[in-house]
Amino acid sequence: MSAIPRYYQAKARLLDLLGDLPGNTPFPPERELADAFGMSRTTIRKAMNELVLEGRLIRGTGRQGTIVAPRDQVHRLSLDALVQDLATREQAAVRTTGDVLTVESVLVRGDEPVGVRSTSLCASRFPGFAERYDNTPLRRFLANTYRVRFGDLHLWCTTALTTPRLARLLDVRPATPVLSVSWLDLVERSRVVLRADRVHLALHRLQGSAQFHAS
Amino acid sequence: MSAIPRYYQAKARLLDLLGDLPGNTPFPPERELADAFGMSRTTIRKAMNELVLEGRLIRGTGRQGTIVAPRDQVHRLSLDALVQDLATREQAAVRTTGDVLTVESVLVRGDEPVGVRSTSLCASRFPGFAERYDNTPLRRFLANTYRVRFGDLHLWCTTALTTPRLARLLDVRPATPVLSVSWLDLVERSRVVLRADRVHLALHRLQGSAQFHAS
DNA sequence: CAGTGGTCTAGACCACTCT
DNA sequence: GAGTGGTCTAGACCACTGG
Repeated sequence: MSAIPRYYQAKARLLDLLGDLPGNTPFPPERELADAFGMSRTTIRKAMNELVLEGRLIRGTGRQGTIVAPRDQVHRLSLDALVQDLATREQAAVRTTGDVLTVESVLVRGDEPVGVRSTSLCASRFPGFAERYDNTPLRRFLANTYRVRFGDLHLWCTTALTTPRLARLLDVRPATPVLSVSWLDLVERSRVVLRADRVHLALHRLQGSAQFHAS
Repeated sequence: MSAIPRYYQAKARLLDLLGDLPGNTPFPPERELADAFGMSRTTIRKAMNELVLEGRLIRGTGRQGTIVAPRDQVHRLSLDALVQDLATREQAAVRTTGDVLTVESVLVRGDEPVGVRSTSLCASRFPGFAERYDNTPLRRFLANTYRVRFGDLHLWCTTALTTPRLARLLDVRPATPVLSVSWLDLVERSRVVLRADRVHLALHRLQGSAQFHAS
């Protein structure tokens, strides 16, 4: 079908309807929109789903219904803060399987989860970690407590879809696209999954010079 | 519904079925799977859609059907290459609206489009750009031809969904999640949209020191 | 209880591509 | 022509939430 799909026309109309509505405004129910647009609810939902993924709409359950997402919710999170673990976070979960020690913590902003950091370490290299770890920034803790040197850091960045488990932690629906930042050095293998509708990853560079190294 | 949705069960079975199938293997048609799993085609499609978004399956049109996506297709693209415009690219499209000059080029890898770079400039600052531009790396061209200094570079990174237009350029379906890298300096405002199933954004850093600056 | 979003079905038509 | 994926419909049931 090379013509414009109806769901995309619906999306355009919904965007128009969204206009400059202030955040948290109730949005018309799906059935009502389907009726008004003369389309099936399925088609309307397909259009609305994209708006939800784009962070324009927020769906609630039951009588809560759908509301307009507040704008300017997006926060710039620096890469350094991410790696150095400076972001606010909740209690970390530590578990060991074989010789792999996994530390998982939920990055929060206000009262909302915005990301999940998962770090894997060599368990035998860090005896008594689970008991000793005090929830302070992980890299600093490791450096101070175990005298490690991290070595070169390989960093990369991509997108992924949330697994049901991650979706629960991040309070989003399964298969929501997220920003995935991973790094690897001599000591740790880490991955941070970020809600792109809440945080952007900020990289700051001076004067166009080669401060980033080509890989 | 706190139980596991059927489409998610289907996805698990499809993942199992995918197993270690080599790339480009034909995948069973949707109707056949629906029949085999005792589910409707809609449900199967929902499961398959996620696998497509995750880059595990590739859909063709007509008799081509669905095939298993080849693995290790992902290429590491350095941020420097992106900004300095070192990546292979096709002919750039230049257009002017008002005082805004927009340069758009498709990043290719092999014969596949992997990204779209769109740069906005102040048109009056670059007289005769459209005629003079020779498709060489943009920043170098501007520096050499117009003697500009770019100043500090503000960079950030997030995810987005492809518009129908971008989807056409990237040869993906509309609303596919992509990696979006933007930067801003005294001269240009640029945005690169990358197919995350083809390229990852590589950031290389030495020795865990503060080479990235917190914003 | 009424209304919401989430899921699921069975069927339909279309554009496209291979044989 | 046969079979594929892409879209769309009309209807159904469920879990959940608010008045």
